[in-house]
Amino acid sequence: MAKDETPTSDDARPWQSYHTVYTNAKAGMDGVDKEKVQRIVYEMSQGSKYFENEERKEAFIRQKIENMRARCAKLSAEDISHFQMVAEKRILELEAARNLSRIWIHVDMDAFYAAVETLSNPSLKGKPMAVGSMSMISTANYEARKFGVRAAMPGFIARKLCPELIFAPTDFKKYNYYSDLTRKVFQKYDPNFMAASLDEAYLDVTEACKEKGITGEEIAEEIRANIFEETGLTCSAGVAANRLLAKVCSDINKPNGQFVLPNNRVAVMTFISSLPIRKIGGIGKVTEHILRDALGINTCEEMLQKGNYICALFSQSTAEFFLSVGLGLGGTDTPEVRLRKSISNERTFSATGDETLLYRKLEELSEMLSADMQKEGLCGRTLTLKLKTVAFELRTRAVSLQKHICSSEDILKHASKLLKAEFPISLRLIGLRISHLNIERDGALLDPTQKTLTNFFVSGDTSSKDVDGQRSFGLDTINFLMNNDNSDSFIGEHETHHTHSDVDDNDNSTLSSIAAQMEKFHNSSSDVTAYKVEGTSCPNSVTNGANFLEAEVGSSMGQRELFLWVNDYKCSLCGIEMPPDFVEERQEHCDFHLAEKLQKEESGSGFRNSTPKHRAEQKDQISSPSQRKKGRMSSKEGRHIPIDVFFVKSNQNF
DNA sequence: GAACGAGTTTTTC
DNA sequence: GCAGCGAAAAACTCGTTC
Repeated sequence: MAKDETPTSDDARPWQSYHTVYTNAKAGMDGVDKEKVQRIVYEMSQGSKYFENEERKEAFIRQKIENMRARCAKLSAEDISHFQMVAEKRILELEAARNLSRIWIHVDMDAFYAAVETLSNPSLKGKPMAVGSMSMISTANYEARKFGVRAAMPGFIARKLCPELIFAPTDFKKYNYYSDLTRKVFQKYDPNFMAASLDEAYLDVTEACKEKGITGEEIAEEIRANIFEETGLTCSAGVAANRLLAKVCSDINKPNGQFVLPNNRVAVMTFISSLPIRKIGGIGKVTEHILRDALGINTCEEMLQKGNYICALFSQSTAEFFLSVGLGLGGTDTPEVRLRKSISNERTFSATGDETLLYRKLEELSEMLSADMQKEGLCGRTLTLKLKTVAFELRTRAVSLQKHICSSEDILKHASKLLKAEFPISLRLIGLRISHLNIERDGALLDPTQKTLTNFFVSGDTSSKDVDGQRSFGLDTINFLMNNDNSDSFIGEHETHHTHSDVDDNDNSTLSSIAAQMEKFHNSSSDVTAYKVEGTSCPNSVTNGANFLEAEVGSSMGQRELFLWVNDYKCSLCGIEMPPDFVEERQEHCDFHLAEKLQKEESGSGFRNSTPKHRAEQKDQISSPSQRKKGRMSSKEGRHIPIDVFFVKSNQNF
């Protein structure tokens, strides 16, 4: 169809209603003929199974939107007035918490993968190129973006848009190398910088500015110059009072540029007022669609104007996020170390229903996942099988195990069971994910048989041993001991039960120190015996508890009950009597008290496993329920705002 | 009501 | 010449159990 024709409906230009992500404004795509891109994407997709599935998803979202509109229409004047008050109150509270004292920089490498490829192959310079394959593109350089080619676009569509497009295969070894170089630069300006991905990072340069006596703008220039010097690559930067704004700012003068948003309220509000909501990290295609079509919200400012409807329709946490966006608020703290929650892999292949072939795929994935886990020293307890059918429908099937696993044999064994239950099925993708991870901070592999507290309650199994086949003290044990400041008691070896939260803040030196103190205590004599389970030697022997107070491990010092076998016979905590030769029973009994204690701790103080620094941070975060929520959100820079919450109420109507 | 498991959805590059 | 749309992580829901 000629460009100057003026059709009157979607029937004439059906691609207009096909919502792809490819027309979303991205750096370097300002001059792109979006309609042309949309038409080509539509034409190449139309009639495919993928397309049909996209239409199904789209229809579902439209249904949700209709539902929300209906609910809006049903709101009485009283309701609207009520929610207006709720919104105003919340806005005032958020406003009161505004922090303009920090200077954050978001650094984003320009077309990173493509730039690295060009660096190693200068003949690519000036030519449209993309990193990826015919099925999917990871990133495209700026020459390619002029044609509408962009990340997450299938290669065959990209080639249609730009027949001259050169493809380079992904090479993560190279990208990691250059990423490390950039991180060394970041480190100089903020030792606690937050890496968002290989090519992005957030830096709190407040202190660096003070030390150097220069502005955020000057620091950003310095960082960018340093990165170029170290890598030969350009990057862009955004400077603002919080991470959310800094991220938006870094995109403004891309590539090889920067934008500074002054740390004052007027500047922030002016900046945010006309900003399209899609520019905000965490607001994606679906959220944009819903806010626009259900509430007529297109800009951040409108989040505030429609605050009453936002409060009426969305869950509290989502409403709060949207109102924060309207105020230009974002994370200003340096979040505590975030440990990963899951690890996964998935592979797409030519659709098949051949069971032997599918099992083989599963075997490959199990081996890959196991290798990845062992590289990072992870074990997990929940295995999730992800399947994508020939019709692009997604299914997940999960199983939670009694033990943590990491071997490919274990993964395959359980994954096979899950897959078997789905046969007959024709698939184009299989994925495996392990969650409920058991993480040790120094990266060493934990004993895969060590169990979580939950497992303990479920199974009562006490058979775990360390890699040397010896029983060992886990960090839960240490925490337990920390919490029992009992200089007179003697505590022997016992079963270990780990939960990842229990190990959060124990570093090597701390643990060594604790172990040394335990050793000392172990060597001191006592007339009572506790936790006598097996007579194997252990490097983490128990030491005098008095010194534990000095250790940098979180503990609730208020609780100092004694746990021991009085006269080697009677439990000091509950009075139950158990002869010394009831080894297994005593083990289970000890574990019960340990678990009970840990559970109390878990539900009680949040400071249990924190270093003093983290305790202080956590204290700030938990000062109110709303702040708790905010803290959690800020730790991710609001990057991920699941849409589920939109439907908290509306779901009930389906 | 808290905790947990299973499943789904969203976002990002 | 033809067909053809990824991978990883997290957050949140609902339902169940205790």
